[in-house]
Formats: sequence, structure tokens, C-alpha cells
Amino acid sequence: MTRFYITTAIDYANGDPHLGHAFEKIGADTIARYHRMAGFDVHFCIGMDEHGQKVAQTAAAQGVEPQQFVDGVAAQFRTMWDRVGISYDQFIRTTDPAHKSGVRALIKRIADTSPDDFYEKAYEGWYCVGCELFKRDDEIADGRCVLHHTRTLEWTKERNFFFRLTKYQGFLERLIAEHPDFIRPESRRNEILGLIAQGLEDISISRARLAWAIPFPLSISDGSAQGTWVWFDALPNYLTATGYPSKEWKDRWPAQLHVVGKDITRLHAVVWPAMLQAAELPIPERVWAHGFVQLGGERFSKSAGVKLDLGEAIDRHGVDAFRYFLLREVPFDADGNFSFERFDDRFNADLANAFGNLASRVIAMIERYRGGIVPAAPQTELDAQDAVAVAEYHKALDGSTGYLLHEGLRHAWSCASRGNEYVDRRAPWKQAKDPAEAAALDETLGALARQLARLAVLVAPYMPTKAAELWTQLGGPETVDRQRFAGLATLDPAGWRVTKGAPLFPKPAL
RNA sequence: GGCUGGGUAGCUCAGCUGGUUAGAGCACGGCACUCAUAAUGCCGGGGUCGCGGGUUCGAGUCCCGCCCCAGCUACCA
Repeated sequence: MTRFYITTAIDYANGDPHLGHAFEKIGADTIARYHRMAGFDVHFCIGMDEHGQKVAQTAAAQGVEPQQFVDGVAAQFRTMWDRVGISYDQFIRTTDPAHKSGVRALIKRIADTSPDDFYEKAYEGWYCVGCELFKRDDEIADGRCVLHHTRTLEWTKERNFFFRLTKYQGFLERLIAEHPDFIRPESRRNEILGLIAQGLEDISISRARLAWAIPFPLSISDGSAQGTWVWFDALPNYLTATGYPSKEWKDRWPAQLHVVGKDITRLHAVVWPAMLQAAELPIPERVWAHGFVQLGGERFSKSAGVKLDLGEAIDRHGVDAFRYFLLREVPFDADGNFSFERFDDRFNADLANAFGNLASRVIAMIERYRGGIVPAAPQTELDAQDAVAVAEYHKALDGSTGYLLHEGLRHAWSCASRGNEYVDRRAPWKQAKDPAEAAALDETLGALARQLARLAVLVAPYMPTKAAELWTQLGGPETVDRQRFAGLATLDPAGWRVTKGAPLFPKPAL
């Protein structure tokens, strides 16, 4: 079976899970589920990024040890992902002992393989003891840190390790040119090409004052204890998750897909491949940079009060509706907007009326006119036209043109709308009154049941719970998620015993 | 400032290498139907395709200029 190792960015353990985190996890989960149903051997990894100054500060502010703090945050994230139905196979944390030793092993390997790639350099700048950080000019006002007016800044010299990123300029240019799909969508690829064209700079990758970090494995000449820069710690999670450096890592690496936010494409498309190349390890196949969910047209901002309670959004119409709305409304290759007005509109129009009601009416008629047994029926124009939409659905999801999850849903819904139209055109309630129309009625109901079964399969990666409910109502074998897309063309529910249950998407009482 | 992408019906967007009266979904109005979660289907109103030039027999679709929006412009993550 072909491997499909997919990851999301690991979330920074400095706050609660929010809509942006959820969007990425739900999108990646849908891609993962899609590939399982397409027959791939999927490994889906998510996790937490738990080191760094901010985490240490937040923990200190709450009066707890950093480890205790991140344990709590990680538990909170996992609870959320379970609630949203994220089918991850692995949850990695950068404080896992295996990750820490893996990162140190990787750094040592780079040092061994490309000894020239790490070098020491002194860095000078204004240092704010309040922040425990070097400050840039724009963070300084009147000679003081904008966050700590009462303290004076200290001109400080610090000796760090640098990574010779500049050496990989040519390598990265070739990588991107030879693998046009390495960074997607196209707009992000262009940005990275522009960035590289400007010329890369070496980056400092260790910090003298960073205590809450993986100890940098090489010793520095001034004898200071160096902590590993958070990204040099975080990026390798994709690799250490495979077990690196123990031998089984080769079974999984390289990753087929890194799903990340557009704000960190640079790190995944430039720094990460350069690190791997320095270690002479395989490069991941693709980085997909999704956009952001905005609220009322604005970016999230804690200070401006632009935020959304995830629990409230999920409870409004249920988890599956929430997943559907995000993936339908926000293009997976660009930004989109979240609003409750729009959510309600889509819930009513798309889920309750178009899809849920189609299932209700079809199943009700099979029970009423055919005793609940799906009649055998020849292929119809409904099947033929759906086949076209199904091909488009796959094109949107299989990676050949990117991961356009919103497009996949659009094509699935074109089937539902065709189904409703077909019901009215065939008017099975009339066919049922005329014994001479018995065969025609079989054809109508058979074709519709076939379409519903098809829809349950198509929708399963997006709405696993509701797809399963529909599958059960249809009386399908096993479970929907164990169906394979390869069998979709020949999927035929003739003979299944349907059972009409509660509406899939009940409208809230007004 | 530079680079990238975008500005098309009230809203969200399709419109590929230029070509008949500019499309879809939602929302809105009318009609039909009754299997269904007062659901569905059909019909309709509604757009000077950001602005101004240009190329062309013909431009939303190509070229130039301008205006506006978003993103990127690297060591907080």
C-alpha cells in the first residue's frame, strides 16, 4: 500500500485552541480520511510545540512549572481534537523525551555531515531583561522597551550558533524548480521564490538565555549553556515522530504532506528542507499552505476582542456541521470568513434542506413504496452525471491540483441538487399510484438510493459522523469509512434494508 | 518602497489559451408539487465585470497608467 504521511503544524502551547487551529486540523483530517478511503496507508500526525520563552513566561505567570503548564495545555488541545473528530494516528509533543533526543541527534548529524554548516558568531543588540529578549528598533521607544518602561535596556553581546542557510540557496532553487508541487498553492510558491531571489541569510539557532528549551548539543567556546532555537526544535518533530534516529524511521519518512498556515510557509519551505539537506536526509514531498479564517472580515485579535468561542460554534449545529461550514466557506488555498449568519444560512440551505431532506424523502419513499428494501435498478442518467462530478471531486482532493477541499464539497453538493431535481422530475409518488409504473418506480428509487450511498461515501472525509448515520439508515455493509473510492462506480445498494431515522440535520426550533 | 495575488449581481464566488443576449449558489419575488426536516422543483427581478486610455472586426478575458484591498519582505511563535 502506498504510504501517505501527513502532518499539521504543531500548535504552540501558549493559549487555548482557537478557530484557526481547528480549521487547520479539520482540513488536514479531511485530507487524511480521504486518503484512507482512497486506499493509502495513512499516518496522520499532529501535536504541540512546547518550548520557548513565551511558554516559560506564561507558566511563571501562573505560578507553575513549565512542564506542568504544557501538560495541561496539551490535554486541553487533545480534548478539543477528539471532540472535533480529528483522526490523528499520533500526537507528538516537543517535550517528549524521544523528540528531544531526536532533535539532538539531528543536530549532531548535521554537524557531522556538514561540519561547515554551524558556526559561532557574536550577536549584539539591546536586551530587555523584562522580556528576556533582544529587541528590534521598532520595539524600542525613548530608549526603553515598549513593554517594560521601568527597566533600562542593556547593550548585550551574545555568542550563538548560526546555521549556514545561505549555502542552500542553490539547492532550494533547484528543489523548487524541479518539484513545482513542493510548495502549494501557487501563490505561496511565488512568495517563496521571491524570498529566495532576494538572497538568504544565515540564521542563529541557539540562545544563551533560553532555559526552557532543548539544550543545544554542541558546546560553544564561551562556555555558556545554549538552548535550541524553537524552530530548530519544532520543525524536526515531523522527523522525530517517525522514530528518528532509531532504525524504523525510514519506514515512514519522508512525509508526503505538511499542512501549515501561510504564515509559516517560509520555515517549512526554506529552513526545513535546508536542515534536512544539511543532514543528507530525504526532503518532504509537499508543503501545503492554507489561509486564515477571519471573523467578520477581521483577523483574530485578542486585544480587539475579535475572537470566537470554539465550543459555542461547535454546539450551534453539531460537530459535523461545523466541519462542513468551515471547509465549504473558507477556501483551503486562501482566506475566508466565519460568521454565524452565514453558518445558519448554510446549515439550513445546504445541510438540512438540500442534503438532509433528500435523504429523508428518498428513504421515506423506499419504506413506504417498497417495504424498506432498495429495489434493483439499471444505471440512469443520474449515475452518469454524478460520475462527472465525482471525477471533479477527486481532482479537488487527490493532490493533483492541490487540496481544494471547498471544491470537493461543491461537487458533492451538485449531486445532491441533481438528486432533488430528479425526484421532482420522476415524481415517484405518482409512479406509486400506477401499477404499470412499477418498474419505473424501481428505477427511480434504486437510482436515488445509489446516489445517497455514493454521497455518504463522498461526504465521509468531511463529516464522518453524519456520513456514518446516513450509511446506517441506508443499511449499508460494514461502515462508510471502510468503503473505498475505487468501488464507488459499482456501489449498488440494491437489496439493502433502509431504516428512516431522525433527520440528519434537524433545524433548530424557531 | 519592492514583490505576489485580487477588485465580476445584496452576499460568497466561477468565468481556461479574447468571440453568440456575463454565469452559479445563497438571499428576494411569483408559480407548481406533496415523497420529505413548510422541505423540493420551475420561472423571474437584479451587474456601465475598480477607474481611465489602448490593441483588435470583437475584451470581464491582452497592453499601459491610476485607485483600493490582502499577503510576503526571514531568527516571538
